[in-house]
Amino acid sequence: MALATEIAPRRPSSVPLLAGLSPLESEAVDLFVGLAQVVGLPKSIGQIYGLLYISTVPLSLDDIVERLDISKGSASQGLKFLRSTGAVRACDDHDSRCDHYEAETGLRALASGFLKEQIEPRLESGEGRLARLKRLAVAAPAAERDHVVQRVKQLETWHSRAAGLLPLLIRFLGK
Amino acid sequence: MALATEIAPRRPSSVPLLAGLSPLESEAVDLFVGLAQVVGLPKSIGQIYGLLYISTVPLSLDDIVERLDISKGSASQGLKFLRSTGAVRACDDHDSRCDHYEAETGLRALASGFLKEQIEPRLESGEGRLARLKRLAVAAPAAERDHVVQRVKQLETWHSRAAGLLPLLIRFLGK
DNA sequence: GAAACTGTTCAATATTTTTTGAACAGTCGT
DNA sequence: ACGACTGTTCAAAAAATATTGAACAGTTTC
Repeated sequence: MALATEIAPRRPSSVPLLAGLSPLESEAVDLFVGLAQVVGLPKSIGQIYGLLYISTVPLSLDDIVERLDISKGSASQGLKFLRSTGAVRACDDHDSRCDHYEAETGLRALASGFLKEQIEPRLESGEGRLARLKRLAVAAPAAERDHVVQRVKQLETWHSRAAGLLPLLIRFLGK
Repeated sequence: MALATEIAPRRPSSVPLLAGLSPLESEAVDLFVGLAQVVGLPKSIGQIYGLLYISTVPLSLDDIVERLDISKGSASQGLKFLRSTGAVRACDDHDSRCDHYEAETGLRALASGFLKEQIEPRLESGEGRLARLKRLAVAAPAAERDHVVQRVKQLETWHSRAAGLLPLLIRFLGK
C-alpha cells in the first residue's frame, strides 16, 4: 500500500505566511486588543479581528492559529463570534478546502452588528426589569411611595433615551 | 475609671435602617448591577449606586456595608469610584460625624462623568497608538504599503468619528 | 493624649472569565 | 469505507478581576 502519493503532504502551500507577526501586524493587533477591552470583549477576539483587519489577504483558521499563536478552540470561538456580529466574512476561496476570512471594515456595519447583538438584548430585558420595579414601587409604603415612583419614572425616561439613541448612533457612524 | 458614660454606645441611632434589602430595593439594586455589567463595572459598584439611587435618604458607608452585606473595603473603593465620576455626592450631614452619600440622578451628569473618565483617556492613548501604526505602515514593503496605509487612514477616520461622537452623546442624553 | 470612630489601602483570597487541548462530528478524495 | 483534514464543543486549567479583611492613618471626644 505504499503508493508514491501516500506521503505527499497538502500543507506547504506556496507562501508559508511566516508564523509570528511583523511589527506592523503586532501594532495593529495590539490596537484592536485595546479596543476589544474597551467594549468588554476578550483579548483573543481583538487579536483575531486586528490581524484580519490589517492583513492583505484572507486568512484561514489555521493561519490565524499559527500567526497569533493561540489555540484552535479560541480561534474557532472568536471567529464564530466575529461572524455572528458581522465583523468578519467568510470569503469562499475555490483553491482551498478550508474557509478563509476577511474583516468587514465598514464602521457602520461593525457598530450596528455590535449594538444589535450586545446592547439591544440588554435593553429589552431591561424593559421587563423596569416593569417589575414599577409594580413594587407603586406598592411601597406611603412614606416612600412618591420618591420611589418618581425614581422609577426617571429610569423609564433613561430607558427610552437609550432606545432612541441606538438608531441615531448607527446613523452617525454610518458614513 | 468605670464612668457611667463609658459604655454609652453611639451606634443605635433612632432608625436602625434594617439590614438586608426590601424587595423594592433588591430589585433596584439588581437592575443597576446589570447596568454595571453592561458598561464593564464591578458588581459592587452597581449595588452601591442602585441602593443610593432608590434610597429616600442619604446613606453612610456603614449603612451601605450593612444593607448590602459587602466589605468595608469594597464599599470604600466603590464610593471612591462613584464620587470620582460624579455619580455620587457626599452631602454634609451636620448631625453625624460620618459622611453620607446620595446618588446623582441626572443622566447627563452621569453619562458625561463616565465618558470623560472611562472613554476619553482611551481615545487619547489611541491617538499615540495610531501614530505609531501609521509610521510602520508607510515603511511597509511596497507590496503591502498601499493596503495598510489605506487601512490606517480608515482607522483615523474611525478615531475622529468617535471623538466627535462624545460631545454629541452628552448633548443627546442631557435633557 | 487615650479611646472610640471613620475611612483608606493593599496583600491575600475568592470569583469570574478566558483559554486550552483533546475528543468528536462532518467532508472530501480515493 | 478508510484515512486525512477541517472545524466545533466543552470540561479542565490558566489568567484576569473583584472582594475581603486586617492593618493603618486621620479625626473627634472627653
